[in-house]
Amino acid sequence: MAYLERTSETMGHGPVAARSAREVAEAPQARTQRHDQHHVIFYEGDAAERIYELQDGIVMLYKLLPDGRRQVVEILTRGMIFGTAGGPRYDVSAETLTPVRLAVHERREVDASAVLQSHVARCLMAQMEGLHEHAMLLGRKSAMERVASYFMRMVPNRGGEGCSGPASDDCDPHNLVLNMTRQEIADYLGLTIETVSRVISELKRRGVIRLERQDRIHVTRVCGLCQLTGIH
Amino acid sequence: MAYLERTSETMGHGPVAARSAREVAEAPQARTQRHDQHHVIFYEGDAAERIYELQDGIVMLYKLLPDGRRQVVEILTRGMIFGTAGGPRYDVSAETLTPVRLAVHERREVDASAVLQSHVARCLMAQMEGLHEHAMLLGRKSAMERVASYFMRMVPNRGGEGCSGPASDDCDPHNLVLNMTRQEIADYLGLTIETVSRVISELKRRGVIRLERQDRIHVTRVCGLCQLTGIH
DNA sequence: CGAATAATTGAGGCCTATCAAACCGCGTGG
DNA sequence: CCACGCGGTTTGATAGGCCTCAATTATTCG
Repeated sequence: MAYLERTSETMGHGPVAARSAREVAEAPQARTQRHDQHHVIFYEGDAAERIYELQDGIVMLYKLLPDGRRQVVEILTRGMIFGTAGGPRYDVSAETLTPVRLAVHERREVDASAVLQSHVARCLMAQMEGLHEHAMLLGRKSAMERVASYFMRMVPNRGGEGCSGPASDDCDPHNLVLNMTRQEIADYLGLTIETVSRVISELKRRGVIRLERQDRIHVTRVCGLCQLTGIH
Repeated sequence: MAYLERTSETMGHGPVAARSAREVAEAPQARTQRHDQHHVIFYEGDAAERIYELQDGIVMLYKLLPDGRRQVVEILTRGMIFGTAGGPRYDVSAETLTPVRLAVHERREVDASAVLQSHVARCLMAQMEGLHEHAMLLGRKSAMERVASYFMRMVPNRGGEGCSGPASDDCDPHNLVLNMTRQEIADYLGLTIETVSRVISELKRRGVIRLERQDRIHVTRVCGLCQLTGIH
């Protein structure tokens, strides 16, 4: 595949100067990259030479089957890490959903730095929980539960323990911006575009949400939505 | 996130060269545990005080919904790590599928050791690829493709690049031991017990596999099975 | 303002879940 | 030794949820 050429180097400063292990360990210097919306950072199958930390914006990771089926496996937000690989090649493609700012580390730089590896370990431990949660969603939840869970993900202080309970049905309403098309949402939730659309319409009909715009949702009844996620 | 503060503590020991998994597993601090089959190592919600490395045997990680729906999110084999947590509590339950031998590390021990964190980082990077693959399976594959993928997982040197291709339909046959009940398989693949059973029967009917026993499968046509995974 | 793209809605069918019954392997005990 | 019971598995009949295909409507952008 000729993917490598396409990997755009917006900050093309050329090869990083060699440094001693000591310098790297004490002051790992990350390059910074910026990208527009809908930019592919790397493709599945590319040589895994860099690890990225998302400083700002949203990135999605996805996999494709030969017949075109797509699964979005992770939605990344500020502070999360991607581009990690067990082998020599990326197992997913990475694409921006918004303009982003990235910290970029060469793979060998990470391999040589205990600080970076420690940071990577902590991030991955946290992100792995998200993947577990998502497996539950994909394997065991209904379409309604998936969409409700997806929306609740974006409500701050969601459900956890501090959930005031199902008593008052309209705890403070909340606005959210999706930053994803229906197709991307569908590919994330393991559904079709039509099913996502139908579920959203049903939520409107029930008075749980209101659409300000196609990608801007006003949650009128947060608790009502939370009840639909399947976790209660 | 309070991860960063903790990172600094790890530097007390200075930069450390990468070591083999074997060395790390045998680090002086590591206790060893043994458990029988069907033993729960920890439950979802327990305080996350230890990190485990599987030295021998098979462990499954699963999550439950309040109504009893279960999703097995990971099947772990020798060398893999579990018990990592982003927060103070485990997000999954861990149960043995066979007798196991474990290396056990106290959480604070890992937080204080650059060597351990480096090892954890490497393992998690590899394991994350498995989770991505599984998300694709759960979100986008048919029941037949799921079961075929599940079986192929256990065939050594499976599919990768060295797949001899669809030409010869009976490349060397192979035996596999499931170590899982139909219920566990179903919960892993996001299906019901009945669907798993029906698919297995269909594979028998097509002459792709033969059942030596309920949990011992002889794959008569490896390539034929591989064709059914959806990755070709 | 109108074309192109994205989203919604509708009709129908398929795949998998559900409910139910039969089957099997296996250990127990009469 | 074999009937018995039990858990797990298989098979069958049916239903339902989501997908597919198609048409309509909404939104975006030149």
